[in-house]
Order: sequence, then structure tokens, then C-alpha cells
Amino acid sequence: MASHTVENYLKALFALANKAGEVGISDLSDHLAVSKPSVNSMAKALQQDGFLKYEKYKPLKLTSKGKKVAALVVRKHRLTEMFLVEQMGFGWDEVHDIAEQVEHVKAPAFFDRMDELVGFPTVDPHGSPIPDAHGNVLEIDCVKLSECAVGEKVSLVGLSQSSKSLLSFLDSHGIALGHTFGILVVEPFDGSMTVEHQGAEARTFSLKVCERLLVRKEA
Amino acid sequence: MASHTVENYLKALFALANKAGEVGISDLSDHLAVSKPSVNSMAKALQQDGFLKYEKYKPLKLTSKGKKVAALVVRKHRLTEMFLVEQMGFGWDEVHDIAEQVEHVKAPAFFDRMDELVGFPTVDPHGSPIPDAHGNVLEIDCVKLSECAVGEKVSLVGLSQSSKSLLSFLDSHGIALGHTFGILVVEPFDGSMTVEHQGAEARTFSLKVCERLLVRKEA
DNA sequence: GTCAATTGTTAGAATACACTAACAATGTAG
DNA sequence: CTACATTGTTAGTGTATTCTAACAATTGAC
Repeated sequence: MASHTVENYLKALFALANKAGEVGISDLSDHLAVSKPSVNSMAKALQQDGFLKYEKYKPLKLTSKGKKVAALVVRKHRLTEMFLVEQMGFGWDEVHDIAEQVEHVKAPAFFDRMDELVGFPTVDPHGSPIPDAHGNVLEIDCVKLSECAVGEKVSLVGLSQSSKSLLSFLDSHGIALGHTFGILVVEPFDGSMTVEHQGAEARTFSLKVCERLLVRKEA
Repeated sequence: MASHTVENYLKALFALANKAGEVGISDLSDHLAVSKPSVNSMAKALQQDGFLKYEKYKPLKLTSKGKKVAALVVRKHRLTEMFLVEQMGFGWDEVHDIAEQVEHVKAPAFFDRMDELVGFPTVDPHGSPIPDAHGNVLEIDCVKLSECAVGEKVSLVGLSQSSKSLLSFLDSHGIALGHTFGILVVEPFDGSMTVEHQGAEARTFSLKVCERLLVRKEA
């Protein structure tokens, strides 16, 4: 059984992986708030256990074993978030930190029961996909709002790097998953966008916000 | 913040304490399945942190600080058990192991919410009292069934050392908290007792069972 | 009261995880 | 292509927690 620490390393590796599935030691070090030498020695240990491939001076890459373990931790995290919101009445901005701890519980029945009680969801409260019990992740086809052009109609399907402050921002503006936006203006100077929200009020969002909103283009 | 390990030591100390609040190193060692030298050195560390009083060759004794931390862990454990049974549909024999892990989560809001959702209970599914948010435990006045005499009427209020096997035993015999018993026979030879259950069928229980059933004498 | 069993202690070492300081390799700007 | 910045590595340590082997203190039986 992987320790909490190992689970956190694998989860971070999984989250930070680029298209090629590779992650630099410094990235991990920053993300986990752990020194580079610590990451370096942990990388060697994880390689010993077959969780990743490590070669001196090369980026790290999860093996399929490592990916599976990571995905299962992510599954527990996201099911927990879902459960906290749906069954326990927490706000979507409150659940991350709790889930961060609950995800390490070793009790499949506990999570299976949550899954059942929230109706076998495929995405969590932030729109991120929930891996299945085998560790397979269903990719959702979406792009950042910031990559869309004037005139397009899109709907919000998820967030990238959701943080408490982003979530409160969205809450305070009455924005939730599933809402639709029509792009009215893209400001070339700073990348900020003016959009109509739910077919009604026009709002302007900074590039920073638009980069974190994952949307699906409407037909 | 106390580590999982420290929390487990304090919880065990709390559970094993005799009337005088004292616990021997060997007891702890057995209970935690850890060697005596390990307990010994942990005892010194816990004393440094003010969780207990330790003197060479004397039994350990929790300080009030230690007792409070322990009680709060027990609180989280028992609220979790309650929540698992009442809100998630688990059986009372399935919840201990899950709660054993969930109790270490550091998120007061999580447990407060459980408390609310299960209606601020004062005892857990096994009849053990749930300490309040300040770590105070309400003592319930009960005795072991094995200490009762022929002719007494009692009701089941709790279990001491409930284990999965005891719980399945009780389940399979249709016995639950609150049930009443009238003591018909106490066998002097082996301490087994014959009782009427819920005013109906007579049953015989071994001493081993009777020592684990905590009952309140009826008026 | 002495002896043996029980209980507790010391010493020494191992594992998991983290750190800092110092150095080496890589990559990029000019 | 060199020079500096970035990135990664090594070496040496520290803390938390565990262990075994060996020994010491306490206690209970007679």
C-alpha cells in the first residue's frame, strides 16, 4: 500500500503531466512544496517500486502502474468532493481541503457507497472527470475560454486549477457549471473578454479568469 | 498538530486507562501491536509535549491536555461511525475500520456537519458515549451483564471491546441496543447466563459474551 | 525473603521522509 | 560558442517512528 506521501507524489505527477506525460523535478518540487533533492530521492524510490521511469537529468514519467494508482486517488478525491457537496451540503469552494485528506482513506466500500449515494457521477463539482474504478479517465472535450473567438457560443464544463479564490469569484458572480456564454469582445491588449452570460448580462473577465474556465463549443 | 501515530497512542491510553487513569507500558504495547521499547521512547516524547506524565518504572498517565486530544479523536471516531450507519447505510459491524482512518482527518467542519446530519447524538452505534466538542465525556451508568444477579431486569446500553465477531454474533441472534433482558439463571460453574430476551425467548450466553454487554438495571 | 516471571529500560540500528550546501549538467541569449 | 540561468544531483543531516538484543527493576509465589 502506497503511503500518503507516495500517493501525493503520484497524484501531483498525474496532474502536472504534459501531453507526453512528462514532469520536471522542479515542477514537482514547486507543486508539492518540497525541496528538489527530496523529489530527486523520492523519484528514485518510486522508480524502484515501478511507479515511474527515472533517468538522470530526464523528466519523470509515470508508468501505467503509477498512473493507475494516481487515478484511483484522484477518483477518491473527486467522489469525496461530490459527496461533500451533494450529501453534506458543503459549498464547492469548501470541499477541496477536506477531500485532500479523505482521499487517503483505504476503504473501497466507503467510496463505493459515496459513489452510489451521489448517483455514479462522471464529473466532480468543479467539472473535472472522475476516473472509474479501474483508473480509466474519460477525457472531456473542452478548451479554455481564452482560446475561443468572438461570436462563439460556449458552455462551462469545468475549471482548470480551481482554487478557493476562483470559486468564490465565480460564486459571487452567479456563475456555475453548465452556464452558457456568448463571446462579444476579445481585447487584444490584455486578452480580457466581454461575454454575455446566460443570454443576458454582459460581463468582462480578465485573461487570468478566462484561462481557467474550460468550455465546450456549442453547435 | 498531533500526528496520526501520536493520536493513536493517546486514544489507546485513553481507552486503556483504569479508574486511576493509569496504563502500563506492556498494555499499550499489546494494544497498539508495537514493541515495548517503541512505547517507551514514544512515552518520553509524549511527556515532552505535555500529553502525559512519565516516570521510570511507573505507569503512564495522560495529562488533561492529553485527555482532551484523545477525547476529540474519539469524538471524531464515534461521530464517523454514527454517520456511516445513519447516513450511509453501513452495518454496525462494518464501521469501525473505516472510522479508524477517518478519525485522523483534520477538518472540524467535516465532523460538525456529520454531527448535525445525524442529529447531535450522545452515543455511537455501539452505545459508547460521544465526547463533546470540548473533549468532555458524559459517563453512562452501566454494568457488565456478567455482574448482574438472577431476577434482575436490564437493558442493553453498550458494548465493551466491541469487535466485528461480537457484533455479528449479536446481529445473528437479533440482539440490538435497547433490548431488554431478564436474568433467569447464572451458572456458577462457568459463569454463563440464561436470560429472557425482549420478554420472550430464553437464551444462554457464555461468560465471555456477558462480560462484553453493558447494561443498565431497570427500576 | 528469595527466585523467577513480568515489566520496563538502554543501546544500537533501520526505514521513510524531509532539509541545506555545494556542485554538475543542460539549455538559452546573445 | 560562450556565459549565465535554470535544472538536477550528491553528500551529509535531522526527525519520527519502528525494531531486536540485552539488561535491569519490580512483583508475586512460595
